[in-house]
Amino acid sequence: MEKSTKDKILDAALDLMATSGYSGASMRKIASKVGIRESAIYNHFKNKEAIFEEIVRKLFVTAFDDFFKNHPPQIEAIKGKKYLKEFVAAYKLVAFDPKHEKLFRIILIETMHNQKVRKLFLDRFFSRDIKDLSMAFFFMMQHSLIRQEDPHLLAYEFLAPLFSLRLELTLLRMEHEGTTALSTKFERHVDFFWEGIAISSPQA
Amino acid sequence: MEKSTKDKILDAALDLMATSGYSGASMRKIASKVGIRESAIYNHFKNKEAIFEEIVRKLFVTAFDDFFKNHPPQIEAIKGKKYLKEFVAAYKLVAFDPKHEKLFRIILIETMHNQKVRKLFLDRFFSRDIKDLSMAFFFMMQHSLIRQEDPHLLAYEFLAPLFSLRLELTLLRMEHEGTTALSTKFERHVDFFWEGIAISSPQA
DNA sequence: GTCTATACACTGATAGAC
DNA sequence: GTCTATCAGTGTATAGAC
Repeated sequence: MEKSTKDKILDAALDLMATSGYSGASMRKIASKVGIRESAIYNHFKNKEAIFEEIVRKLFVTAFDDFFKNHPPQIEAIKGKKYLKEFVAAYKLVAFDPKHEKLFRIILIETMHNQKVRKLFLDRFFSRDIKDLSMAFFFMMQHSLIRQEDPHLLAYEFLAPLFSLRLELTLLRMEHEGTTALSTKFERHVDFFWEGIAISSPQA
Repeated sequence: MEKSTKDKILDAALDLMATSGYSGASMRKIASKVGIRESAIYNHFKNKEAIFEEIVRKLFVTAFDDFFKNHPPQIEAIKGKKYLKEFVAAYKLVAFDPKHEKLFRIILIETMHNQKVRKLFLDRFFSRDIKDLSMAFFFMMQHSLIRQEDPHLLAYEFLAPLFSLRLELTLLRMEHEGTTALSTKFERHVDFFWEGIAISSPQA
């Protein structure tokens, strides 16, 4: 079962892009890696950007959609802090996974100069994840696990430091610097966050 | 008093870069905007990257260094929440200022493919600002305004959502979408954050 | 020192033959 | 689908005029 030329192009492009950046991954290098001429690529993709849009679309996977599918807030949010811990564990798994790390780098680059990717980025990090998480906080409030607050705000406040950590992680990796010190920060964030919103003394 | 050619090059480059992105600002366009030949640019800058490094270095100003100079934590942190409000007001001023917005866009782009800018970025957003702010939190703790917590962690948790808002703001602007809804989120962040750490009932 | 002229290797992209 | 040939545009370099 031979891979299609189109898939070979995508693989080659992802590889080159991850190591040499967007502009470092020239059409000629991609073509030579696949074993065809540059112009042949244009039979499969409109242009260079189209290649990376497809990479992003294919790999910008539903890492957290999966989490919410397997941990539906309506049922599991009752776990309170434990639920957040599980979310962060899933988040860390993605953040530290080499393949997703590559992708995250590409997304960040492309976000700044490709409108379609930018829209994906905005929708993903500033809408969908927040919407899913805010539902969990809503249920926690209903069960008096946390104090009354706008669920949307809570989700934003919970996710922003995680995103920040992931960004820092990516940049440090690009510098080939250590990231072990970062690892514990994820859990410390949950502890701090929960401390600020939890209802410690039971009340009606 | 005529501007030097070097400054003209920097101005032209910043302008082109802000509207057409890094690769859209070609050496030929920059040169023609200044009124010289491409090759003349190389009398003033080693290469294209050197131009943008200089732009970033010059404009990546000490917007928040200024704040801490005018609002020394050792003296003013006693104001507690009011101090944070003032910081966020300064932060918003920078975030919504057109010139700094341009710069922020360039920095984000360059961070992903220029090591020097990346180092600047890491130092600025993940070290210096946090270090300065953590001192303020340290003093608030000493005055029993907030609960005991790692000042560094507090600074991180306080800054991350602000950075996140600024990023979202920048991306929305690139989409020519409205940002008025974002504006109030800055203040809501301070309210939420303070609620989570403040010592409400006075205690020794 | 500052500019012009010219050249080079490389880029993304297209047209047309097989 | 893939090729060859070719295009304009890019960053960069150097030699030489003023």
